Amino acid sequence: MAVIVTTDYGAAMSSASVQFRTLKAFRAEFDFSSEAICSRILERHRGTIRTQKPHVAVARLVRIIQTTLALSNRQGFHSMSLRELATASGLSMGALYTYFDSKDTLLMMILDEVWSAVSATLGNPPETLAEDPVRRLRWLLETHVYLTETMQPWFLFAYMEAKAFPKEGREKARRSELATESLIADALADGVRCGQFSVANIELTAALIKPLLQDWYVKRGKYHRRGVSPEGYVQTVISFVESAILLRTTR
Amino acid sequence: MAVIVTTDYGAAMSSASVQFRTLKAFRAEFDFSSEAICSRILERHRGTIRTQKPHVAVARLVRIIQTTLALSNRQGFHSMSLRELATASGLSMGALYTYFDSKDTLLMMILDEVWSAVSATLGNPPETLAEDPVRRLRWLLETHVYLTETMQPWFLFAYMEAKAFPKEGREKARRSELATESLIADALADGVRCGQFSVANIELTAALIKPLLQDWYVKRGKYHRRGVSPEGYVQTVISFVESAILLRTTR
DNA sequence: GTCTATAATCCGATAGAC
DNA sequence: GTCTATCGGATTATAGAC
Repeated sequence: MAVIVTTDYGAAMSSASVQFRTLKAFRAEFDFSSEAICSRILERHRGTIRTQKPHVAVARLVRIIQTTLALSNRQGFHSMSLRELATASGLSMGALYTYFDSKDTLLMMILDEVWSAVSATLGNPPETLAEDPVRRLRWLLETHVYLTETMQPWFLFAYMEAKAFPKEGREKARRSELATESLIADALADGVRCGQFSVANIELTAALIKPLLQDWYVKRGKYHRRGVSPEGYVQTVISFVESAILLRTTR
Repeated sequence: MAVIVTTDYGAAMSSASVQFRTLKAFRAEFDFSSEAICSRILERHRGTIRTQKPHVAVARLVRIIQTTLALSNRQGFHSMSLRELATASGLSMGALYTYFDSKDTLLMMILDEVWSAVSATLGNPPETLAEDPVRRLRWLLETHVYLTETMQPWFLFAYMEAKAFPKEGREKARRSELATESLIADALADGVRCGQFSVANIELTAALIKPLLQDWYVKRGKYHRRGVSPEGYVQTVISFVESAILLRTTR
């Protein structure tokens, strides 16, 4: 007798599916608004930023960096001139230089916040998930999507400019990327140990899951145009991945 | 009684797996050597290339374009100066301008060949696969991997510089990308019609398969470092995808 | 056909007025 | 603190010698 086993991962997108955390819940837990990030930048670079009043400095930083991300993500950071940045952000060339001492410093200001955000979120999974690889993997995937949704221009910037980093930055980028893959690989390995996953090559599988997460912020327009919500994407990816690795039993 | 169904897609990487086409077979069918591509470039740009002897022109083009790809993929096309290109390729600034009339023309020379290669290969699936969606999907995935393996620097270049295209180029890039996704979506739709696939959202699934294919040439070092061969990657991706969408029966 | 030398422009960064 | 004006250097592209 033949037992039909459908792999209808799309079903996870229906209302009958498992309930995941929402983007709203993520944002209630973490504040990654431009203002919050830019005040962290101000703290980190108090030495080089010459403006004294914090609220003025933060407001200017928000304008400068939002404009930088917008222009760079359209044409590349290197081909964005500081003249363009000045006029588009409504400041003068001279004013820009009270917030950074070189174009490379502006680059690193942005990148440092991206890596810091990754380790602040993905690096701290709830302890309650330590013994539950399936839910920990789900938590990793959803947290990654929600984080990159909230800071989309920042992550796209880091992804596209990665190759042009001034050497020390390139090394940091590689380590950050490998750290994320390791977190995924650890969850996979734990799942195999618990008898919940069936994965032949753990490293390679983790390496394949990564581009699924990156596509959300790299090709964001593609999904936005098709009306895919962050929550919908999370469920699609989780179902796609689980259908490939979950050890299933039929009744 | 419980019937265990493992989704051991990694098994496809063992010697007992289905036999796919090899990279060698692909290269026997299509000639995408630098020389072959550059003679097509010469034909296409006879108007602007001032060198008369074809074999001299092709040899120079190969040097110019290979150097352009190497430098651009490390630091970005825009930040590669024509002086750098001249010294690295062993030509003078003036000599470069006998092969293109502006830096943007050099950009478009490369991009046109990438898109032309995509439609010449993926656009012509064997007729024998018209009625076999499963094998047609496999053919699409493996052909994509083998093509991008053969022209890796070209595809990486097109991927990274896509955002900076001089407007008309950006539109072509979008159309080429959508065309590839449509080919995948068509195979998925046919498979659903034949009762071989179970896919809830065909467009979204095709959109998710794309980054799996792109990762092969975008993050090539990652896989090379881990000793993954093109054939191994093909089998991994095919198994990963099929385990997610195949309607399976157990004995 | 290829080279050297140079034109015209634009870049990042700074000095000094206010 | 911000602006205007400007510096030295690098860029794309071209002209003219060979």
